[in-house]
Amino acid sequence: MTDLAAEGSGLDPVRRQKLADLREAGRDPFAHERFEVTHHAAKIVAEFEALDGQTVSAAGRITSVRVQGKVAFLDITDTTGRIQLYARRDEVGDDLFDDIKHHTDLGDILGVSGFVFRTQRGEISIHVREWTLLAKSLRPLPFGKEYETDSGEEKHAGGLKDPEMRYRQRSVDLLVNRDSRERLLGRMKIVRAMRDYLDTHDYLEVETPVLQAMAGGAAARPFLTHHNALDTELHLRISLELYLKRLIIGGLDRVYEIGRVFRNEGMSTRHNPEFTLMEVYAAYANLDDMMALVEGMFRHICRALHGQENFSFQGQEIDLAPSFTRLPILEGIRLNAGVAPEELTTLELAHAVLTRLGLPTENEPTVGGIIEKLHEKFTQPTLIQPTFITEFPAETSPLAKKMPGNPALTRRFEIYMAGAELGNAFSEINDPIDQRERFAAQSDLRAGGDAEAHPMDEDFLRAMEYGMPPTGGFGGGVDRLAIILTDAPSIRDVILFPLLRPERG
RNA sequence: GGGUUGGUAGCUCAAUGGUAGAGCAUCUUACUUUUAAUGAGAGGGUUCCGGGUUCGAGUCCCGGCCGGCCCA
Repeated sequence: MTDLAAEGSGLDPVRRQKLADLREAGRDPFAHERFEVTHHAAKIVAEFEALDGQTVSAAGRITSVRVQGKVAFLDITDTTGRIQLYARRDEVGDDLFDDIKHHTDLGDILGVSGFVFRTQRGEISIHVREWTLLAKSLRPLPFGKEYETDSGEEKHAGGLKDPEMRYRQRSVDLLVNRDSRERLLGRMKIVRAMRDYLDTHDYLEVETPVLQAMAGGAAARPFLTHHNALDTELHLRISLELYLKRLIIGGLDRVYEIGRVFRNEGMSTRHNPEFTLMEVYAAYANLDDMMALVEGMFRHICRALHGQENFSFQGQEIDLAPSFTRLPILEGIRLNAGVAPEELTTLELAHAVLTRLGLPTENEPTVGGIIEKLHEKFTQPTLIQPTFITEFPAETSPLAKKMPGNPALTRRFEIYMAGAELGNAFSEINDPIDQRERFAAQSDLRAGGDAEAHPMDEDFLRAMEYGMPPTGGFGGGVDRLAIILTDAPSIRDVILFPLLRPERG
């Protein structure tokens, strides 16, 4: 059995020896397949009055051990919380008690049964009768210690702080850092609330292809891959839009998808190369209906997470209860950059504006692109409370209906909160001739070297040519919404396994 | 991609260019209601990797690897 304690495996030799000893004594922890849990930790605490003296069984990780002579106190933590165990040598026998002293470690997974009682110090506990080690932890887990200082201040010693290890080894982070766990669970709650809201409003959840011959519906560079059997290049989707609209054309009047999309771009505290997008489409609805949908859905999600319609992000109070502000993009630029809409009518004038403001003019071949740039630079940081920015330029909105009476602008909005863009909506183009012209304009940009310009999608156009009802659509980033609603410093804190450069070796 | 900052014991962190330390964790031991248990003792290091400067490098220089933050 000495090979089990061998060096060089990266495993703790002391723990390997303990495992070897347990196996030799016929108590191999890894031999167990299941364990009947009758009560979780939180339930035992919550229902103590009824359970006092009753026999329960529970399972979890050992998170603290305090042996005191011939008695031992341990804490196990399960998915609901922590419960204390109490064991006496004269009751459990020498073998088991010596296991507690010599063969168990923090992080081991334990199943116990015993009766519920309260210690002299008042802590609700399980008085151990039976004890089964269900798995041995062969690497030390960095459990910290929480305690109160003399002044009553809550402190934390040790633990896991290294961000690289928290993201790379999320299993450990989840076990050790309560706040990581809570925040990630909060994200799941957000997704569930989103589904609740859409389901109860008669939207049908669908699934559309991730592998696509052509990646459209957004301005972004796709990931490329290759299908061997068809011997063809495929793209990973960058949005959900065009397939969901095909379903609208197909007579599914209210559809949505919550799905992973992939954009081959930089990474930051706001960007992960794969992220979760929610898109929803409603036939016979317009932009204003989408605003109502977003307001209602955001409030519903906030209530599900926080129990109220306001919350704080990085110290700023954000209130979703009042009707969301509406601000045309050009009006925002006038207010925040001091640039009049008339100065943004031709490329020449718009370039002059950039020069006046000390901004570079190269790589800005369209007035629409310049308007969006000015908006991002001057208006966006001011948008703390929820705000709909409306009337985006047609040049940067190849899938949105034009404004009646002003073909340079579109029936489109973006929703902003806490200075971040959280979603994008249009009254969708349903005129296939208009749509073909927009794609053609994008193709010109693409030919000019803009890798993010929208490709000509003949298959989608053909579908639209059969007739598409007037439709409102909204798409929003789930991760970004989670960042803001859970007050996270980085997108990596709301994604279970964020992308990191692979470890070598 | 650029700037900046970091990588030291299992974890959290120290260490003027001069013997690599502490707390928690670990091991031994005492202790029959503890809870940051406590007392006594012990072990634990490729200072991210590779070069260079120096009598001497965790520390300074160059290159690389992997992160954080800011910017594009």
